[in-house]
Amino acid sequence: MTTDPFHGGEPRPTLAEVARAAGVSEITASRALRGGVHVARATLERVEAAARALNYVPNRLAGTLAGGQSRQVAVVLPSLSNSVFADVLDGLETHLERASHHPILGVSNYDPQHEERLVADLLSWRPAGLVIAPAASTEATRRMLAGAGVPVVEIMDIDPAPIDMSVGLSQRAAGRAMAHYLLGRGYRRVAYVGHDISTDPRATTRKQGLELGLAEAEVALEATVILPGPSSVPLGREAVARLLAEVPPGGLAVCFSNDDMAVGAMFHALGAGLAVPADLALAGFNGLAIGQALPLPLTSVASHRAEIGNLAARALLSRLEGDHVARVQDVGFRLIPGATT
Amino acid sequence: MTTDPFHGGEPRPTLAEVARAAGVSEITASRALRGGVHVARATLERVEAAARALNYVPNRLAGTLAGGQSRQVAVVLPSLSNSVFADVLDGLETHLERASHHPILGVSNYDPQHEERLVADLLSWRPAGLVIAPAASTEATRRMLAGAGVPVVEIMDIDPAPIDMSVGLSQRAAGRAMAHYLLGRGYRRVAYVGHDISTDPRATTRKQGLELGLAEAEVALEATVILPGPSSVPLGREAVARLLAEVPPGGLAVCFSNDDMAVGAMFHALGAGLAVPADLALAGFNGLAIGQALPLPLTSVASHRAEIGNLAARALLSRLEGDHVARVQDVGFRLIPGATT
DNA sequence: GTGAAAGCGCTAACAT
DNA sequence: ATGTTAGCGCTTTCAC
Repeated sequence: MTTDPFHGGEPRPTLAEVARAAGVSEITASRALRGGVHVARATLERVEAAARALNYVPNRLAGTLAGGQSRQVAVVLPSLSNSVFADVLDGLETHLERASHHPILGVSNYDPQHEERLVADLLSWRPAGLVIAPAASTEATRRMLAGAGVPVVEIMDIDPAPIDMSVGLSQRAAGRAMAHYLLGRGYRRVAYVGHDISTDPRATTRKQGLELGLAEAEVALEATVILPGPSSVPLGREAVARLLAEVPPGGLAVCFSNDDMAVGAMFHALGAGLAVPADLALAGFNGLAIGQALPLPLTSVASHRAEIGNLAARALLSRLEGDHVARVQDVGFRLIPGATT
Repeated sequence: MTTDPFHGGEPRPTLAEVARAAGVSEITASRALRGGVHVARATLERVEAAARALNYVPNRLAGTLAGGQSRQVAVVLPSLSNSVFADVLDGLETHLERASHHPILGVSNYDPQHEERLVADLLSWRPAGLVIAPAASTEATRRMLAGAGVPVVEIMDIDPAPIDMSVGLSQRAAGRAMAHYLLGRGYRRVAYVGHDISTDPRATTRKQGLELGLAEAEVALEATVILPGPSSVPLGREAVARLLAEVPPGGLAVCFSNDDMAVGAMFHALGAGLAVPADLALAGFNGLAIGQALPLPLTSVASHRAEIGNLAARALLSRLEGDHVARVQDVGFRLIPGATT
């Protein structure tokens, strides 16, 4: 009969107990433990010793409620299975942590209603700020964000007007750049293959940019295959097989919604004995490591994901310091001409 | 001269204002907004209307401090660039959210000191519980976890004795199973290729299991190549190139620290014209989608990552409900015999 | 440099 | 079914 590990044991010591142990008032203990300005050297050391002895862990709920800035930052992402957002989160977390801030996470799964609930929930923790890679946000969500009373950073796409600040790249320009690149390489037959982008605003914008760029040379997409479900390597593999059942290869360039999908297509080509790029040219998006490690490096667009995370965190923290921060920060993109086109 | 979006505007309405607007006392408003047990139907509706009209968002810091259970769960992961942990986090978040709980995230980068700071920081938010995929944790970290006063779930490996609960698989058994499989396929020449596992306790344990299993047939690793840095596709590609500079191919089976590394090796083989598995047999770990989408499906060990996240969340939540929960939950693993061995 | 008083916004406990 | 009182653990005044 063992004690429940989390029910047994002493209750956590409070600041009052630390203060008593150190023979000072609560407020002096408080000051000592937060940098110790306006505290005598000797007092500071006594308080620190007492805290250590008691294994004191401050209660930040109380601290924040009493007037401090929260050191939590709400982060709302549409997905984690897409490594792009894992990278962004990684960059965010790293940078926040350096300032002793921590992300509270919500994943919307590209569902606007879900996102709305999430934002409301996370805001109830009174975070110091909020970072969001929006799904197709509802009006209510936008209102909450606008009235949040804390800095809000929208990330990934800088095309829409920001509610407060935005950090990312022009998804439209990225799509257009890919069109120009393919046209420049002489391709006139272009198809699009994607996951279900109806709920993914950035993939949608990229596709529009692509079609825009093609239209400037009076080229239209020859075919479009869109499969339901989140993007993945297997999905790309399946989708390109479907495409090739519709249109013949040979000087055909296929743009994918992202690199995962394109890598799947590459695997299909290897398995089906199709020559890349002669029979089938492939272009992805994001510039993931895996695409670059293929025997034929994948043509793609590098999207500086970690930098977006870093910059978003920095923008947020700077604003909290009272500094002026640009409303829109464009991290740009870089077209990676690979061997698959 | 615009107003700072997060400084301007009214201060957020409090429960007291909602109560006043609805013409009831604070506590009645509180009860109404939390399910409305012991509240008259009419009262409930008035309070709800007032809250909506005022755009009321409850302050959970205050709520939790006053006596509620926190609905935050601390999550400490060693990495996010490894998709395994992104999957676990995804599973965790999904399940926590269904119970209106949210993860506060910390990433340790496999650094024990960093992990220690992280645990202390996260605990100061008085989370309802903590989930951790441990790095090589320090004694101090273990003490903090043991004395946290809330449920703690250690995930991924169930071999070490849990501080409180653990959910995962036996990494040692998984390594051993791979050894037996390769021996069963007739391989007698086996090499190991990994990222720097000195800080990755689970990869280390898997390698031990592998060597253990091989030793049972009196086979020893013929070579070991370990490259610094986190595991990745490009790193695997480079590492296997180094290996082949040391030992000749031909009936050689190579075990990788995980699938990313193995996929890199596959790409190397494709580029170098090596026949897989005749010249070079490849085995990974985790059973990632990408390995299974290769033209030759990768031999690997499926590790049920999302399930680990789900189960960890469920274990935590059940414990919070007061239910009895098994200290150790083994989700097992499944050897995937691919075409690369 | 230190302390006393007041209160952050909410909920448990005990009324009624 | 509703209200009153008392605090959660801390920090912000304002005093000395």
